[in-house]
Amino acid sequence: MPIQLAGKAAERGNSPAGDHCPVDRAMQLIGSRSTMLLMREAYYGTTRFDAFAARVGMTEAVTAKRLRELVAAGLLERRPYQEPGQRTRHEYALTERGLDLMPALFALGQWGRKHLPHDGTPMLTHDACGAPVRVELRCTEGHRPRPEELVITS
Amino acid sequence: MPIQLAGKAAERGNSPAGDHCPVDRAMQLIGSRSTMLLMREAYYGTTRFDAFAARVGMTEAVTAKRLRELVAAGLLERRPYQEPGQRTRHEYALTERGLDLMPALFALGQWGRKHLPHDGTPMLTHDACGAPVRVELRCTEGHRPRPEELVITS
DNA sequence: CGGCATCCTGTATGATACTG
DNA sequence: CAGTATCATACAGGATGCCG
Repeated sequence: MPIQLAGKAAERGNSPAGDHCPVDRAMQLIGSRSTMLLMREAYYGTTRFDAFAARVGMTEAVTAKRLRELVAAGLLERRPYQEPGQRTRHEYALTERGLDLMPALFALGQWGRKHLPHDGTPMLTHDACGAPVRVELRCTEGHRPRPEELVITS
Repeated sequence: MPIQLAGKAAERGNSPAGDHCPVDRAMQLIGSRSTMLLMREAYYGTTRFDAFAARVGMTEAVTAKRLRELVAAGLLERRPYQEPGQRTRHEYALTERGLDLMPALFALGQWGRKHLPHDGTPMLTHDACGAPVRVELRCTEGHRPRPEELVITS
């Protein structure tokens, strides 16, 4: 049974042909599968090139290209570091901009966990209270609006 | 300045090479730009083929293909309907599964709005109280964990 | 209006081999 | 370990034209 949002949306004007909405821009920049998986790994705590490539299961070529893009886009930062007695290495660390993407990625995972077949996969937990963490729509007054209560405003 | 999540993540085992995490599956199914934009339109209230194609600015061929995929994946439902005196038409209506994806798409838009250049774009509002709606991470106890308070558990 | 078929280009990704 | 280079395949998406 299909569901309708509050219908005020339909009254808005057309999107311009060349679509410049934030969703579109974001998808063009970071919307590839490999990019998303690399970000997932970054949230998991991965920082080194080899670990990214191995965990995501991508070739080094793709890994290198996407990591370069993510650094260029400011979601990751490439920093040299040196362990005592070792040669200089580089790590890829999350920036604030990269961290801000976490809800989007996590929301996607939340959807997949609910609607697609999957193996047992890790959950996010709030360490302070031990409760599971989810992504949700919430208005600044703290309410959780039902779909029918949402309106799109210009 | 880079940011680290709680480090317990790094202790987990490798992801299998063929990655079956929900994020990956979701990206493979609905991760294309055109798919996301079509879903955005569905949330805006668009239901007819022509409106989808025009608003997203895609060719009919791509629109048809993606809509077919979205129906097959259960995010949209294709239903015949008839206006008085008109021939039978079809509309594409959101299913619950499709509606569940809204936080993910909205979170992506929220990120884009904050971190990418964009024109003035519509906002989501909670009709009951008039307050703007955002996507956020929240634990089931109602807290909003800071990034350092998040741990990944198996 | 609501599509489908065909051709074409660009990108995403894998496989493999090589370098500092 | 951290990549680069090259080749090959698959899919995304635009352009165009046809159909009921």
